[in-house]
Amino acid sequence: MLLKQVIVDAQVGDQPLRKQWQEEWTDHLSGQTMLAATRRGKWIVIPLEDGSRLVFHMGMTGQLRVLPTTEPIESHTHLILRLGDGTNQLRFRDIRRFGSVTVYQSEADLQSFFDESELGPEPFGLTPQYWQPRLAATGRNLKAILLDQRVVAGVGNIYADEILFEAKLHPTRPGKETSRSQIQRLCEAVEMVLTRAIEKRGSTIRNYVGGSGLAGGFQEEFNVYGRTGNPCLRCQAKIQQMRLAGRSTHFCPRCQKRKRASTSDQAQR
DNA sequence: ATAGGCGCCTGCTGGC
DNA sequence: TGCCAGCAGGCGCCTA
Repeated sequence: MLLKQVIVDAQVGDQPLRKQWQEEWTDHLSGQTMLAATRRGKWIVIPLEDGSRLVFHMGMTGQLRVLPTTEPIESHTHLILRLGDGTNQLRFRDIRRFGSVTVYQSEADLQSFFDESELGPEPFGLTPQYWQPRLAATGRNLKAILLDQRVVAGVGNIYADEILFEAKLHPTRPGKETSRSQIQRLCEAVEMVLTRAIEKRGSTIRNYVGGSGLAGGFQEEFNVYGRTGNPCLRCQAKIQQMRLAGRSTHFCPRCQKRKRASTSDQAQR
């Protein structure tokens, strides 16, 4: 839908997002062709034909949608790009304004931004060899580690909880107390959960929709997130909730053991 | 250096 | 029935 589309012009809303819109971006975007839609961590990257990059972050409530020009403009719409097909617009809407829109002049500029924020690797194809030293080096708990975009890019609160359930690891377990077999499970769970979530087009809690307006479906497969007090689908124990790393954290007290691994099962130093 | 805590922002929910 | 505190969380910033 977006591929090879020309941006006719850009219309920007009044309310500020996380990153301030630069006036020159409005002119810059006019006439540019969007070459693709890619992703890096939680950032959506649209390369433009002159080498610049249009970059979105959805924050909590961001929606990036292609809609017919005739569709009424909803409240909290912050950017409208008229498209060259004459009938559609790319619209960015974000109720809570935790999201952002940025234009980088080149791929190198975008890379500099990622470098400065120390953005970690993509969550796919990581090996236990990647995880082991990073876990062994810190006493931080696994929940905080998974949420840290410097360690791995793209994991948010929902998926951190689901990953830890899948890996049968307690969210409060310190990174350095993670055994070799536990690291293996964590490694597999990250890839498993995120792959499945993408297949299901993400998670719709209240009203999230994807680019084509479809709701996600992964929320139907939640094992722990939002299931506080309900029976674990694996062992029937009551799912518990706690505050961790400043976020609500959901886990099964029976499937996700808190106790330290036996000495013989410790990660190698 | 590291980690914890807070504020931003809006809409929904539950308790009184 | 209406009101309002509490909660949801990605991330930048501040502090200890």
